[in-house]
Amino acid sequence: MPRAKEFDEAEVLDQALELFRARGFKHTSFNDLVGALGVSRQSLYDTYGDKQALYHTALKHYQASGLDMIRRQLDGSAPVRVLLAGLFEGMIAGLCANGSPGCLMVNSMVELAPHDADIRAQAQEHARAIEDLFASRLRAAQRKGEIARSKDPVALACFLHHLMLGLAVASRALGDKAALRRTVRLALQALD
Amino acid sequence: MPRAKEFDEAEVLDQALELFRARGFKHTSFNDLVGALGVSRQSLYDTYGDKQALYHTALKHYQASGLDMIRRQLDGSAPVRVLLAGLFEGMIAGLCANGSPGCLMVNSMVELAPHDADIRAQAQEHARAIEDLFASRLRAAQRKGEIARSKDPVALACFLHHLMLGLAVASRALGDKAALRRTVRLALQALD
DNA sequence: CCTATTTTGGAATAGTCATTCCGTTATCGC
DNA sequence: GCGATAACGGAATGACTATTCCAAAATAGG
Repeated sequence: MPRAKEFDEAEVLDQALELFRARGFKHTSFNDLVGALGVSRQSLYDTYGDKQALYHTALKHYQASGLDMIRRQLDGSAPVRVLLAGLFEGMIAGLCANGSPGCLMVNSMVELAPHDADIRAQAQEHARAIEDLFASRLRAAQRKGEIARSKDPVALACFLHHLMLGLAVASRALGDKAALRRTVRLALQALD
Repeated sequence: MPRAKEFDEAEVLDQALELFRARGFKHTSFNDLVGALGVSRQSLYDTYGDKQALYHTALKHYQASGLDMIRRQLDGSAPVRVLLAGLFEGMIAGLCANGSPGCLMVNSMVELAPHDADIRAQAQEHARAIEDLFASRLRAAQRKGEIARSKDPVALACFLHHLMLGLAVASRALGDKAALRRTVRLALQALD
C-alpha cells in the first residue's frame, strides 16, 4: 500500500492560489511556489501537474467558491438592496485582504485572457453565471415590487458585474476601501 | 556630424506601447519588440534605455494623452450628461480597438502595481488627476443646475473613475461592446 | 575624400525559467 | 521484515530571458 500524502491537497492549493492572486502567473516562479508551500517540487508536479495546470485548478476552485458566495448572499430574505449591499461589502473585504491582492479572476482576465483561450472562455462563462444570478434575483425583486418594473434586469445585472470588475482593479492598485464603499452606494442607486 | 536617426522616435514608442498594451510587460520579450518595431536591438537600448524604461516611458505617454483626451471631452459646452456620454463612447471605442487590448494603465495596475512602486504611484496620481477633472466639471454642472446639488461631486467622480476601470477589464476579456454601452447608460443615472 | 557618429546584425554572456531525472528515505499494508 | 508506493532533495537539462559587446556598413558635414 502507498505511503499517505503528508500535506493537505486542498490547503496547499489554496496557498498556491493566494500566491498567484498576489503576484500573477508570470511573476510567480515555480521556485516561489516550492519555497512558499512547503511541498517539494516533485510532489507538486505529481499532485497538480505543471504550473499552468496548477493555476487552472486554482482558478476553477476560486471561481466555484466565489460563485457560491454570491449565491448564498443573494439567497437571503432581505430586500435586494440590502442583500446587494452586504454582498459588495463582503467582496470589498475579500479584495482588500492580505495587502489588496484583488480578484484572481479579474487578474487572470487582464494578464492571461488575451493569450489563453481556456481562461478567456472560463472568464466569459463566469461572467454569464454571475449575471444570471443577479438577473434572476432582480426579476424576483421586481415581482415583489422591491424595484421598478421599468428596469431591464439583464442590463442591471451586467452593470453590477462591471462594477465588480472595477472594484477589483481599484482595490489592487489604489487600496482606498472607503472610496470603494462610496462607489457601491452610488451604484446601487441604479436600482431606483 | 552624426548620421541622422532613421526611425521616428515617437512613432516607434507608440508601436511599443501597443505591443505592451496587448500582451503585457512580462509577456512581451525584447525579441518581440525588436521583431515588431523594425528597429535593431541596439538602437532600442540606445534610444529608450532598457525594457523597463521603455515601458515606463510608454505608460507616461499613454497617461498624458489619455488625460488630455478626457480634458478635451469635458471642456465642451454641452450639458455634463452629454459630455460624459460622449467621453465614455470614445473610451469604449479605444478600449475595443485592435482586438480589445484594454487600457494600458489598467493593465499596469493589475500586472505591475503590486511589485513596482513607481507604477503604483503613477496609477494613484493618475486616479487623482482623473477624479479631479470629473469633480470640477461636476461642480460646474451643479452651479449651472444641470445636476442636483445634493450629490457629492467627489464621490461621483470617484464612481465614474471606478466605472472606467471596470469597462477596461470587461473590454479586454469579454469584448461585448453593447454591454459596455448599456452599463454606461445605467451608470450615468447616478447623476440624477 | 575623410572623419565622426549611428545603425545594424550577430554573437557572447549570464541569469532565470519550467521541467525531468535519480537516488534516498519514509511509510503504509501484509 | 517485505514490497509497494510516495515524498523528498538535488542535480541536470534545455529553452528563453535581458543585456552587452563587437565589428561592419551607412551617412552626415567639413
